[in-house]
Amino acid sequence: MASSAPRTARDRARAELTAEIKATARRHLAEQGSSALSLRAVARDLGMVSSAVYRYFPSRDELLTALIIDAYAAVGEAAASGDGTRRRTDLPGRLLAIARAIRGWAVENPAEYALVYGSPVPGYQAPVDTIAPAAEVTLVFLRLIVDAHEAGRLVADPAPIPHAVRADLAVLREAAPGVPDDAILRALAVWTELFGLITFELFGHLHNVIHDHDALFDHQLRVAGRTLFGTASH
Amino acid sequence: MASSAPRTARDRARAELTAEIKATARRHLAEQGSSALSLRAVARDLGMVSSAVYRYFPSRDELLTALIIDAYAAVGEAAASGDGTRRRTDLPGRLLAIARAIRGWAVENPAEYALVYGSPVPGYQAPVDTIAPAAEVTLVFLRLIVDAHEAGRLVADPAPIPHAVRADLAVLREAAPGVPDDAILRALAVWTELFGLITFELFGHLHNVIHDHDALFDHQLRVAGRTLFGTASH
DNA sequence: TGTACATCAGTGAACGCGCGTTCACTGATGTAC
DNA sequence: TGTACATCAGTGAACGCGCGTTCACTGATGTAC
Repeated sequence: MASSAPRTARDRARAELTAEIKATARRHLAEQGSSALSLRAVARDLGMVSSAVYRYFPSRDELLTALIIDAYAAVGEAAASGDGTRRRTDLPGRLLAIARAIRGWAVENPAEYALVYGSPVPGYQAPVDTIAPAAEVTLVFLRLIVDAHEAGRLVADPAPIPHAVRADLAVLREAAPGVPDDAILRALAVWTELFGLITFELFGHLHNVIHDHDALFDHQLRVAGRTLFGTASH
Repeated sequence: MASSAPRTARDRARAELTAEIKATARRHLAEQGSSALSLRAVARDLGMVSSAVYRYFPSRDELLTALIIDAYAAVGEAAASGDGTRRRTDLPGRLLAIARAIRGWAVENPAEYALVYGSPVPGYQAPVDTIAPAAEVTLVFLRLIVDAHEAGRLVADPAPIPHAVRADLAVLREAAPGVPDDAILRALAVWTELFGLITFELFGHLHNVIHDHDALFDHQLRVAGRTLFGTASH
């Protein structure tokens, strides 16, 4: 993993099989859920003996960890490249593009979305390696907020913020330098709504209530964009 | 379940053991997660032989269904009794009380929250019996919205709503008669944020970011209340 | 370019384990007369 | 109140299954000289 390019035939074969194992595991995830993910079943699907998988992943949990890291990386990349499709100054457009990219990834990879944003896998303790990839997607969003602040486009809310809440914003303040607390909180509300909406959709809580999820999602995020950036001027 | 009161000793014993099995299963849920829930383990914990459990629940899935129904009923009751602690006209207070009750239940019963609001159990198809209990908590919230509308306290938003979104609001319009579409959508946004926040908290996505979840939750819901009902006058 | 040795991928058998569900049974509890 | 029969709870053995992980092994690939 640390080396840049595979050199020998053995290295190439190793990289390929590692990828194939993960791809098969991802497929099983979609069909059975994370706790049913079985090394033996993956091996069987690949036509190899179960013990051979241990040459690639030292345990079932390490395979799960690899899938989690991949999922976080994928959603982070999706968000970043969505962001990149809009002009830097088009703040509502960027918000919508980021949100759509996240949801698009989630809808196409529901099992991986559930793996990282659904119920925690029981008995599985996420190792430190997952922390940085998990933060990526949030950083994309916070960059947008910082840009908006620097462009003077963040709506101000004069309502008082309780001391206990202010005291707890240190981490977010550091990740979004200069952005005032009220805007950080409004951004967090939008972020929460975004994932809440995707979760409701994918986990079936809007079943038989909402049918055109695309339309609803877009609308709700446009409205959310207005609470952040004010009414668009175009 | 259909009969009102247990009459014979046998009936009483049956009701008690049914409750004990569910209680033990709930405990296992908390420790292992839903897909690891095992009839044998539950039976072992109760000092009975595994096949005896089949006198009470015809299969593992039926036991899961019973737990799901209980969980929905519990969160619905919590919300309703939270609502009941405030004067009917105190709309922001009722919103806060309902939200706190839901979150309180979730924090105290994280495994059951995950069971119903987390990743769907793979391979488990929720039977129709779960639909009505699942709706309860939402109905409590919608009653609040209807009351607010009838009291003329809902903030109006003149922004246009796309046709595709309007067309999809039939179910919600029926559950909240008279409430205009823009308010329904704002209510849905608040509802989404509420569950998104609880999910973020319980599933660890605010780990090392937010510490005083009580304070943040209260504040965010007060702000959300203002978007629904306008600024409180007291 | 050729040889000797080290590294590595994959095999196949085995370990000990737990699971859901079925079935014929025993004995206790409830019901009808 | 007493008896005969039906209902039900719980037992214990068995079915067939899949799991994660270990280990000694074979044979292919890579490396150093």
